[in-house]
Amino acid sequence: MTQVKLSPISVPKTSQVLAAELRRQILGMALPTGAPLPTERDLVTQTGLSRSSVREALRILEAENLVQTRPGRFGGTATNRPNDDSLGRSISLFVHGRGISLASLLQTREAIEPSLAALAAQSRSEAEMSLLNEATQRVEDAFDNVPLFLRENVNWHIAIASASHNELLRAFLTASSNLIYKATAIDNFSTEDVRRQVIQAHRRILQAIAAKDADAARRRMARHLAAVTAAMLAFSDAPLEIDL
Amino acid sequence: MTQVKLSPISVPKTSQVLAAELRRQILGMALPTGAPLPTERDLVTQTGLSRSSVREALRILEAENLVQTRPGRFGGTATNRPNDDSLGRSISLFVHGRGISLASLLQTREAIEPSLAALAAQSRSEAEMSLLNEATQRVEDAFDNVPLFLRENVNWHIAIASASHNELLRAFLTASSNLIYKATAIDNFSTEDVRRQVIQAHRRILQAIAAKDADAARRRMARHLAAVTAAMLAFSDAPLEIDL
DNA sequence: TAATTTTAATGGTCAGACAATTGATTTGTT
DNA sequence: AACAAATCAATTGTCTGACCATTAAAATTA
Repeated sequence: MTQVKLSPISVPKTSQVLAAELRRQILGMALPTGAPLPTERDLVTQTGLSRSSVREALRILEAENLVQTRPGRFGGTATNRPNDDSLGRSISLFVHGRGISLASLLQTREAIEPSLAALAAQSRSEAEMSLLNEATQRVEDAFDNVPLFLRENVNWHIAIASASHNELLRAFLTASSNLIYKATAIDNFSTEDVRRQVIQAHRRILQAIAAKDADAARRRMARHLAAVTAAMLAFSDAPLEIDL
Repeated sequence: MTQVKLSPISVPKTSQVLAAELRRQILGMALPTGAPLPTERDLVTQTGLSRSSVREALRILEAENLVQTRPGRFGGTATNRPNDDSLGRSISLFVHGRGISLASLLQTREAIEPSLAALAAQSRSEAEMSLLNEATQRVEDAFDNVPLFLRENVNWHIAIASASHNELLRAFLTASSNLIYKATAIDNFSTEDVRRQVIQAHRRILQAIAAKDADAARRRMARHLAAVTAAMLAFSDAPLEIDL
């Protein structure tokens, strides 16, 4: 007589089951942004579930930024491609939820951005080179406006990341940079001297990228970040602010 | 007579408002894992909202992995710290949703893991050194079992990341490695020759980490990944599988 | 033609009921 | 007393049905 054997059975909620099924279809068919999903009431009839369950499933997908919902006639639920912000929100939750320190964030940036500079040097287009030049100029123009300077500085780093042609790294660095920015925008460690050095470093990095010299770009970015990190850590040691 | 001026008013859903408020409290007070939230019906009375809205808010927080809910008496909703999996799921959604290629994932790993090896060399503890040795041994023991070899190989990389003492980078690399694993576990590019080289490279990297030689660890990891990446790309060019 | 009003479809919210689940508590049995 | 089984109560899970709010098209009016 054979013994009946069972592995532990998990009983997922119907909302989770429906969310998983919709997620599968959305990702599997690689629907274009804005492709409409059935209306809530259609989903109710199609699935035989209650509207509450359908709505809870949609809230899950909405939290994952896979769908967007609009009220009103001709409103409804439409698919949404995950973007830098989707990932950025999740990273922000991770950082704040685990109490990641500013030092760790800076270390993270130092770990990845030199590689991004190298990739940018390898695969930048001419158009991206123009954008980089403009971004560099905007930082320089904001020399006397410290808050603007800091914001444009973040944009500069994001521009580098964009030129790397690696979406995942770009999203990750963008999120990290934004978190660093939020943590340091208050403490104005950015003295005139620091700002001058930043501009100088930016120029030298851009030269390397323009020359498609990946090694130089990596090296100079690493030096730049090390200098900025040192300046920041000397100034601020506070825990990260919460802002979602 | 002064003109009344208004900026565009967004009308967030009540579930989103409640989710935001709960999120703020959860993160702001840095509640320990498992701290209980009020019951659904308590939230209803406290907020004056309907149970549907309360539940939708909880589904949002659940999707963000900030809370966990259990039915039954003495069940309820409890806080949850974001972990590697939270971020991993979000990264997975990003990768699949945007159709990130295996090549990009490999590039991402090449960009960050050498730095992780360097950090590990700097700040590993003795205990972590032991874990690294064990992980290395497990890979070698699995030489003749290719699926196990691949799985243990992922664990080896995660062990390196853990020794770096940078939670954010560890989570990011773990997610990337898992995605690469899932994409390549089918195509068994891993010939005997490749596996031998992998083991050799692991040993040399571990020597550098044991010697706390960050530069050597970085360099050897970079070479190792370059070799593995080349082997993988020569084999597989298929789009990533979907598996959540 | 342009401005206004109407309309209908859709998501948003609410209220109330009952089912399913779970672990403590009680009861029963040896 | 010790263990097993039944009971209980609090909680989440699900369903139903109703009504409100929002929106853009469609119809009406000036």
